[in-house]
Amino acid sequence: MATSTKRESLSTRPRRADACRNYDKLVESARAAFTEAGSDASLENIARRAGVGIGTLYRHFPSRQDLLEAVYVEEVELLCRSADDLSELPPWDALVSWLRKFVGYVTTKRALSAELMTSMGKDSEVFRKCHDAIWQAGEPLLTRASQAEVVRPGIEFGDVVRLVSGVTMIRYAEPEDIDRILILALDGLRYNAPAARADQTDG
Amino acid sequence: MATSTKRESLSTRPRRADACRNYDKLVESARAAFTEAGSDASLENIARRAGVGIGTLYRHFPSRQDLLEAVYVEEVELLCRSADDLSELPPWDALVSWLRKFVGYVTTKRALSAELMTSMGKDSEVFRKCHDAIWQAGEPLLTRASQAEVVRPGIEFGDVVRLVSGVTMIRYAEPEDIDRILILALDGLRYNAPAARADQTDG
DNA sequence: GAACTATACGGAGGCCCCCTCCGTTTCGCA
DNA sequence: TGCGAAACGGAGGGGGCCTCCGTATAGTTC
Repeated sequence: MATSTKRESLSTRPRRADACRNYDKLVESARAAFTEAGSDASLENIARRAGVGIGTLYRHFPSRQDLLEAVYVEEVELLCRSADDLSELPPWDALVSWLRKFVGYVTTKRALSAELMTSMGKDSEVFRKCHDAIWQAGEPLLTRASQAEVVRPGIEFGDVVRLVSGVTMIRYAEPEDIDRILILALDGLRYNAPAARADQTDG
Repeated sequence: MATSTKRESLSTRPRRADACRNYDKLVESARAAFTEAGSDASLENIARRAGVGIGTLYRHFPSRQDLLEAVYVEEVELLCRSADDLSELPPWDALVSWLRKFVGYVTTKRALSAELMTSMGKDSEVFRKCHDAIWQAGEPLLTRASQAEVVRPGIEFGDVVRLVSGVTMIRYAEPEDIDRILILALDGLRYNAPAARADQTDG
């Protein structure tokens, strides 16, 4: 897909030209493999697809974790950047719209993120980085909705993120089901909200 | 824990006495192993703990799936039976109370259920059986709440189950966080409900 | 209670995957 | 062009999954 050119944030980037090339080939193969086969994809297979030895894979990504993370982090960055385009929407719509994107991003990579979450500690640097990025992108949207009083007072952004994360993990549901359930859950935010007597855009 | 005596529902029960004993020992060991080590627990280890050979394990449970299912089904049955004790509570409280139990049951076995869900198809017999049992137990609770008008019209029980299932999958949250998030999500059910102007038991 | 057969047991072994280690190759600088 | 550091690659140890088949035993029949 994207010819991942820049890679600043984390994951010690190799210095030498051949190492850089292999690094990129590995991330690319891993993205493809995880998308196709879920997180079952074997590392040896990924290395083969990338045309490098298994030893090379392990030098760049000392554990399976590291490779999963490298693939995942890019997705999170994209998602977070997408929050910038929403300032023109009304507060509630902007919030819901971004959370919908959130669900969309994560559900397509569910297998990947599930494995990542399983083995990644909440103290890991990557987790913290993604966490922070998501807060920076999403928390202002909630604050705005809160100040517009379309959301009940006292709602924590952390709870919203976790609730929506939960929605992304739902199994055996079509996209339209997921969306309906998401809206149902988010209606909890505006139950008893000051401005909730007037109808908002009720999906 | 329980000395699982009866085992009617599914999972071809062995006929000979020694086979029955081994079957029970295996389920027992598996329950312990999955609880301790998550779904990482190796089958060979489980067989060792049960004091039987790996071949015996595989005869009773031809795949890892089957063993996971055997352990899991009992939990679901317990959960479903617990819905019977709630008829004295007000409709909303009864519904919430059971869904809380739901979350409690599943979160303690999250690793187990996550793996189960990952590999179990939604067409599998076990899935259908659990699904049906949960509907039979929970759907009347929603109907009752719906008729009492403490829940907005048009809410499907399937959506509620899936939403709550999503909540059980939330990571890195303390039990009290999970409970708060569950209530937040469930408030979505009574957003715009006819009787919602009057305060219900708000968490 | 002895003989017999269907049933169940157990673990060796093949396969694949994870990860490490180290001899070989390549880069890039002077 | 020569050289040292950096990177490569794959053999191999370890372990888990699952199968296969020779051995042991439960339960039935006389």
